[in-house]
Amino acid sequence: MSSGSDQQDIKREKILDAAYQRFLHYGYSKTTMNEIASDLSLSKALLYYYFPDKSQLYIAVMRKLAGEYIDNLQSRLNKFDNLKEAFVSQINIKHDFIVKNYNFFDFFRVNEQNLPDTIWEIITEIHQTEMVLLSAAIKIEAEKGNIKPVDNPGEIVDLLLDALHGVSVSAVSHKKVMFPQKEHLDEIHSKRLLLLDIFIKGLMY
Amino acid sequence: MSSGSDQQDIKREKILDAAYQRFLHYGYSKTTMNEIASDLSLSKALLYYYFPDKSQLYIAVMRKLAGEYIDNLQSRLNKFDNLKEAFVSQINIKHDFIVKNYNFFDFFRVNEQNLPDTIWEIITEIHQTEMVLLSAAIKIEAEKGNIKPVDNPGEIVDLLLDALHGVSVSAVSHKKVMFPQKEHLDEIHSKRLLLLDIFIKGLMY
DNA sequence: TTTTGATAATTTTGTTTAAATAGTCAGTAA
DNA sequence: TTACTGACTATTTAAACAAAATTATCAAAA
Repeated sequence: MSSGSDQQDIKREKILDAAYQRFLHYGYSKTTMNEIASDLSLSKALLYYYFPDKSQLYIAVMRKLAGEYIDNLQSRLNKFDNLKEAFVSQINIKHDFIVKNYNFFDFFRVNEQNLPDTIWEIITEIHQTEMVLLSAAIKIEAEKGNIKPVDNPGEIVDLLLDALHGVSVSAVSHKKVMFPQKEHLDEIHSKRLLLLDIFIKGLMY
Repeated sequence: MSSGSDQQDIKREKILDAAYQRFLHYGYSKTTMNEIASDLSLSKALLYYYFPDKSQLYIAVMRKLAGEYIDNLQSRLNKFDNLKEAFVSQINIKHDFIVKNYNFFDFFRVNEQNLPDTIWEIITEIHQTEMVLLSAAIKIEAEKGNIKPVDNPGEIVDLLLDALHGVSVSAVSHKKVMFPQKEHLDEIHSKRLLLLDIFIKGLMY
């Protein structure tokens, strides 16, 4: 898979870590390549030896975080006791992910309009993983007869994920945004759990 | 209430109509006060005799539209056969409202970040009307025993409205936005009806 | 192969100017 | 006194440019 040497991979990781810390604390645009380099006592030029440009570096960090998130989700949704528990796990894992990395995502707020395609691919990958895992959960529960039969589990999951996501975009509160404000995250989280509760009941007999 | 003469009110209305047409076809920033004035064969200065400034004129039109929307909603939700029908009405009326006035709202897209407080007040008024009417509907249905007892109808309506609104902000599709794109409105509309269907079932025995 | 200092290229920020548009006002007409 | 206007001023927008900050490259050294 990876074509470089072990040494190279180790250094690459170190750069990713340093970049992550900077991006997390100061955001994308307030982080300079020089700062990342000097955090590691390296020359800036070396960063360009390992990564083609700044945005690719950011994306590489993003990809790593997404991978961890996905692993997390898969191991947790590998088995579950009931449908609600499965969805609750998804909601919680995502909540923690957002809370932990909140400032890292300032890149999203800044570039709101046109995120690079690569970022969208990562978002899509996450979304598809969620779709696959949760659709499977619905299918299993439907087969067990724990909920009503479902024609198209994917459609239901898609709808629910949209609805859950929508809870963070309250139409009324001042200062809109694609991305929720940090202070609201916990409120959003509990609203989601309530929505899930009603939604799941709607799927049951 | 209104302090001007009838004549004044009539002219005011004419200005509002002309402004509405311009804003609807060309959007806020591509409409000049001169254009509105000459549509009516009046001097621009007269517009300032009736309205303090351009944004107040826009807001006055907005207020009028909101008033019509609210009247619409109230007369429709005055009585209903069952809970689902009530919510379907709300969804449909809002859908039509958005479709009809789509371009008028370009002001919202442009000023995305900081809409004037007055606009937020109008949005809030609409939201509160929806809350009151739909909460009442839930209360009535709960008392009739058609759905499970509900502690706090307002909370449920708020949640559902958020979720419905969220359907228009698909997290995955490229090109985010606070405001949905015109081509997606019908797809959003049917997703909402599906979400409503499941949600209502979740409220039933 | 990995690393760097020096340098080039690009982006961002700030400044100036001109044009377009918003907004004011003294005065006229009904 | 109320409704209205032409001529004026003030403000906003946009384009063009320069300076500063930052990204990105590259020839050469370790």
